[in-house]
Amino acid sequence: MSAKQTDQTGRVVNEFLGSAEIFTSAVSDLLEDELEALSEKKVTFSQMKLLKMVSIAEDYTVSNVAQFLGVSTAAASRAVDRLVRRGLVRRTEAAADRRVVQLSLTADGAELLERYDASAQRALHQVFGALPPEQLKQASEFLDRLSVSIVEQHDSERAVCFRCGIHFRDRCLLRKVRRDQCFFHARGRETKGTERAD
Amino acid sequence: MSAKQTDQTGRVVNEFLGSAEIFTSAVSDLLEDELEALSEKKVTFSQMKLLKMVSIAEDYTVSNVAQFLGVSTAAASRAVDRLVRRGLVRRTEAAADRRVVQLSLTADGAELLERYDASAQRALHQVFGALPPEQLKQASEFLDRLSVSIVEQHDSERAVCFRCGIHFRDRCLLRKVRRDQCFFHARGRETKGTERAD
DNA sequence: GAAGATTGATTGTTCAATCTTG
DNA sequence: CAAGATTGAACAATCAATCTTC
Repeated sequence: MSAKQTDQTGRVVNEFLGSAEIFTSAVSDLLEDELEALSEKKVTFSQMKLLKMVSIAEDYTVSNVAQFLGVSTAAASRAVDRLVRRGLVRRTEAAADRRVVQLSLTADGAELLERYDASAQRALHQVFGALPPEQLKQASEFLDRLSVSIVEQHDSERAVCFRCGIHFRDRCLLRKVRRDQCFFHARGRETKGTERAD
Repeated sequence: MSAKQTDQTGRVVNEFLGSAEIFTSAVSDLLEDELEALSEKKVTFSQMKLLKMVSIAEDYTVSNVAQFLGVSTAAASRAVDRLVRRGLVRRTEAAADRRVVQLSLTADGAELLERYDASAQRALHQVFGALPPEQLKQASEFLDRLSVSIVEQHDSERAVCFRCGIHFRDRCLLRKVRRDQCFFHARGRETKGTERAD
C-alpha cells in the first residue's frame, strides 16, 4: 500500500513472510489429511496435539494444556472433557494438591496417537526424506535466529511460550532468551529428546 | 514416540517444522500486538486480512473473501457483515450479476488499513531490516520449493489455494504447479506487485 | 436447476463468575 | 484470599437449508 511496502527491502521481507506462512499451512494441511485418513471418529488436529502433550509426562494438568495449546483454561477444560468422553484421555486427582487434575492417555488414546505418529512420520519422510539434513539444519537455525530476535526486540511484558515441546520440537527456543518463561524449563522437564545447551 | 521419530533424519525434519511453526507464530504475535496498539475498537487479525484483500480490487465478492481467508462462505458473509456494521466496508450490488455483492473499503476502512500497514511495516523493518536481502530471498526459495513439493506429492483432489495475495505476498506459488487452482490466476488478476514469471 | 449470499442449529471459543482446595 | 478447574453467556465457525437471481 504505502510507499514503504513497495520498497525493495520491504517487498523481500513480505515475500519471505508469505513463503513461511504458506509453507506452514501446507504442512498443516498435509498432516490434517493424514489425520482424516486415520479417521476413527472425527479427531481434530488440536486434539491430537493435546494427546501428544499428555503422552509426554504423567502429571500434566489442565492449565498445562492451556499453556501448550495457547488457549484459555476454559477451552482447555472443555477440550479435555471431549477427549475424556471419547475415552482417549483419563482424569486423575493429584494426590499432592487436590485442586489439580492430572491427565493421562487411555489405551485407546495411546494407540490412536501411535498410529497418527506413524502415518505423519511416513508422510513427512516422503516429502523431506530426500533433502540433505544439513540444509534443514541450516534453515532451522536461520528461522530460530529470527524468532529469537523477534522475541528480544518485541519483548512485550506478556509471558510468551513457544510451546516447543508440542508436536514437533524437543528443545525450547525460549530457553535461550527467557529461561523463566519457557514452560518446559519452568517445570525443569526435558521431553524425549536430548537437550543440547546453547 | 516410535522408533522412527527418534531416528536422525526424522528428528531433523521435526526440528525444522518446529522452527517454522514457531517463527510464523512469533510473527503473528508481533503483528497482532501492532494491531492492538492501533486499537480503535477491537479489530482482529483476520478482519484486517479482509480489509487488505478488499483494498486490492474493487470487485471482490463474499465468495472471494471466503476463498482467501480459507473459511466457509457463511463465515465470510458474517465477517463482512461485522465490518459493514463498523463502517469499514461497503456492500454494493454488482450491476452485471445481481446475485453477487461487491465489496469496497469506506474512508474509515482505508484509513485504518493504511495506519496498520504503516505500523506493521515499521515493526517488520525493525526485525528484518538489517538482514541481507539475498539471505531472505534464498530462504524464501527454499520454503517455496518445499511447499510446491508438498502440493505435488500430496496432490489431494481438493482444490488448494495458498491465498498468496493476502497479507504478505504478491505472487501465487500455485501458479507454478496448478494454474487453474490459484484464485488470483483464475481471475487473471495481478495484485499490486510485479509478477515475475518462473 | 445451479450459483451467490444469507440465516438457523450446532459446536467450540472467550471472558467472567463460581466452586473447591491450599 | 490465591490458584486450579469448571460452568454460563456471548460471540464466531461450520454444515445444511433457504432465498434470490442467472
